[in-house]
Amino acid sequence: MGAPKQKWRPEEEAALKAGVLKHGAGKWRTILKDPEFSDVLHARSNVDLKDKWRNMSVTANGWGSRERGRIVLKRSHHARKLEDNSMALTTIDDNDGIVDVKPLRISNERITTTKRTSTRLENLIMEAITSLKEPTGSNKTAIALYIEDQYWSPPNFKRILSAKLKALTASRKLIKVKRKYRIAPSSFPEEKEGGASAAAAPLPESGPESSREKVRAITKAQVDAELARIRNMTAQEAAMAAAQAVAEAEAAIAEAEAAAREAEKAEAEAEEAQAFADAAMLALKNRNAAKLVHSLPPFSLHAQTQQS
DNA sequence: ACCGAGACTTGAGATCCCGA
DNA sequence: TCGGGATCTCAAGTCTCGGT
Repeated sequence: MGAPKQKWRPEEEAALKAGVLKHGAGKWRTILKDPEFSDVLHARSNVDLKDKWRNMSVTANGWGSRERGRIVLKRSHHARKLEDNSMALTTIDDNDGIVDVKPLRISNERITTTKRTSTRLENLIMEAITSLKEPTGSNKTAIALYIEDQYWSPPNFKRILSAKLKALTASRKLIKVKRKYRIAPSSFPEEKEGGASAAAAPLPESGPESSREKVRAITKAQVDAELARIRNMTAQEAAMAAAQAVAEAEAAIAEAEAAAREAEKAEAEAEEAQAFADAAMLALKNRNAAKLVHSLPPFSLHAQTQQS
């Protein structure tokens, strides 16, 4: 492109909003000529205004900017991963009828071929752990064997699996206790095309009131109201709303961090409990062995020590 | 084997441009 | 003025490589 990109400044956006409010969308040249806005928008053409308004409208409709996507993800560990771009945002009208299905793109759910492979492996790991049904979790070898047995594995599969298990543990989708991996309660399987992990960990919530549904199902009335509200904002109101959104996001991040600390604490306690149980088992075994030794006739004990 | 740094890749969003 | 395509920018993920 010939001209360098000129990013829109907040005051330009505010002027555009105010101009649309005053003259209506589509009256781009009129807005540009209006002395009230021409100072701020002197560097913009009518087409620029049109493009920006289009972009802002898309953002306001919910499948928008990177920042929004990022905040959404930070706000909820339950943010759904998308397996492909076809995931739909279903808007529901007041009669509960589906009126529109649009592609929803969440920016931080970056869908790449490599990531798709990675996501599939994640699903397979979840499936393996679920299918193995080991009460204390499954170790890496068992998981690898299951996947190799049920599916297919590349030559460097062990290495890939190790890395993935580590990543999943770090992201708290899995809990690692004594080299065994369990699915974290807060983790749930991704929506996927093949359904290989359909039998993976149970969903933390189910039914129409789940948070997942709340995220995805937005009524048309809500969308319209939100859009109208945004369009009618003055520059000051827009600035205040932005500040509030930032504050909300920060609060949500703090909440998530607190939850992560809780999880770490719980994990440590689980490990401690496991260690205690192991020690108790060992003590019990030793006691039983001692009892057995004492119950043996002296010559048998002698024979045993001779043998050993 | 593990870790960290830097290069590379990828796709979504933002902006520019053109033809109807 | 509008719709849609082209291009650029950015952020996040992956890969590679050298050091420990």
